[in-house]
Amino acid sequence: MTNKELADLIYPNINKTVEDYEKMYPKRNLKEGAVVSRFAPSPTGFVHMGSLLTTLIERKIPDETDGVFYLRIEDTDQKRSVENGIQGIVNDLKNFDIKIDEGVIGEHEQIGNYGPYIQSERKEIYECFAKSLIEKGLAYPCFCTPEELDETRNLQELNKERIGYYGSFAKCRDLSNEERARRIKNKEPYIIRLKSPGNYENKIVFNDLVRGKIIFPENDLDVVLIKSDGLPIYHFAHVIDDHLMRTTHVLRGEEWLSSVPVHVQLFNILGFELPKYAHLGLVMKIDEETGAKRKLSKRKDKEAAVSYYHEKGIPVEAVKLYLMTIGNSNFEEWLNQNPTASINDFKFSFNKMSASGSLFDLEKLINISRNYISRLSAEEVYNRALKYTEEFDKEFYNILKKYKDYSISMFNIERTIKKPRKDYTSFSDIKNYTWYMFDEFFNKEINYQFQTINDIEEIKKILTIYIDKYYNYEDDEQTWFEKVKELSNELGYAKEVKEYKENPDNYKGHVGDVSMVLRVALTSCSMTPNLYQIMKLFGKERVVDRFNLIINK
RNA sequence: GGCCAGUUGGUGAAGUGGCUUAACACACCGCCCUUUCACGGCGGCAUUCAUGGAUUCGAAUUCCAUACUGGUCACCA
Repeated sequence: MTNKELADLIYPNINKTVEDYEKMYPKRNLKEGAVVSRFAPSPTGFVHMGSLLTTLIERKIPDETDGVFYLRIEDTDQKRSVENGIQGIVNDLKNFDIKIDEGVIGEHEQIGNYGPYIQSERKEIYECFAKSLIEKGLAYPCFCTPEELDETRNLQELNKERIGYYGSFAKCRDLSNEERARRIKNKEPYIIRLKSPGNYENKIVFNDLVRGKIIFPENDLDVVLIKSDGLPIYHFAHVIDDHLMRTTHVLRGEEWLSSVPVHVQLFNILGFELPKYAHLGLVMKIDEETGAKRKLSKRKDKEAAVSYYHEKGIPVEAVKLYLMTIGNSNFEEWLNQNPTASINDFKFSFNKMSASGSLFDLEKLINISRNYISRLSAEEVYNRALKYTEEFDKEFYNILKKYKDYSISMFNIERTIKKPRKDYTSFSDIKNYTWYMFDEFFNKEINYQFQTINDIEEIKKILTIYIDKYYNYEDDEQTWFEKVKELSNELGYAKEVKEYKENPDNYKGHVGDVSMVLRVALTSCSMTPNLYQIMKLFGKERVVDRFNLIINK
């Protein structure tokens, strides 16, 4: 029985040839040096921080070279799929402003000429290539059961031999085609394996974009190509898809580095040109329980999913900025020199990429976020806070919406100066800093603590005299503060803190203590932005009203 | 265990044989500014680049060995 006959027996309905597919998916007509890259996740519903970093770069190089970035879904393992898992990924990319040129753009939507871009829809293509390998004697059906495979593995471990399906351990490798046909007709379950032409004693040289030259032993494992469910294993799908979709650059995590020999071999025997590879260091974290460094995990770490940042209201730009500081070591310095520039203006380079996995630093991300928000205009803060709260805090959303101009003025406090305030680390943080500015949230029950001056009669006296004698809404800031000083003086408090510190026995306290009474009476908080500006923002009536709440208590 | 990669302060890191008594940023700690907070300013925070050896007039930078960390060895990706 010939290999051709065997191939026909296994895949009787495959009529297309390898050449047909080559013609269907021709080399892309792009300018010299254009990069074609892709993001190829399983449809698990969410994007991991490490993947986002990879994706950022996968999007960036085509941007820099007039290339193409596409999204492919790798759903050859049913266990990894979740309902609407594709949409979740598409949404995450959309939230992070990562434009998809081609491929999957929705749960049931695809665009582009190199599709389908969902692997489960490409079954025939993989079968065609598998068939062609069988015909050439480079692949064969394997009837070993999982139990048998376990057995040989245990044996190999026991004898300290290299683990895997190779050489004499590859029991089905040298079956006759007649035997194979008989067992197939006998309905025995089987998978398709590569008949590896490699020799473990040989070395292959591989050039990685971030790691440089790496030398591996040649692959001699008869790896699985097609599983018993008829779908391909990652290695086979990767090689066929990235060739047919004409991918030029494959970026992926370091965990793939050890499968490179398999991939190189597959590209070779199929006669495909090897794409350029970049294996990125993993994003790590210190495990709280064990204290050991480990991969940031989707299951254990909430901060691993990029949707976490969307929900937290951390600006996507900040997340990207942070990721780029990990991605390219010279990025941060560049950003410091060009604080208002966009990531698009930065030129990415692989050799500025660190090969070692870096510990994820949420503190740093938050700092970047804080700085980013501080540079936004009051209108931008307002609009983005509105957008955020619309999705995650309806109550606050309605308030912001109701008091639009007021809110913008509020966001403008100490914002238009050269070194603006940096209160908010995220859009979810805003309410924590501003709630007392809204009567709807302000607590009229006065159960909060005053600071140094806490005798209620003294407080009432300060507020009463202030309203009656000193408070004038029209005052400019300097006059306003002069009056607070005069008020302090009248009641026996030092006009200057320094004076008080020099002769503490001469005074009841100092102007700061008096200001604090005004501050707390007005806001119920001891920490607020500039008090004068808050009073300006509130308007005379509300200032007096809030003071009266205490005076009349 | 085999194979592969990585190893510069608490963190991200610069550094490609002399300009390094190791840049910058985050965190931390002081001091200053200041009516609170935040901001800002100034200063501190690795005499040492995992360890040992070799090459060299000279090494964080080159070479070798060891150690440690991570990845991988599935009909998962």
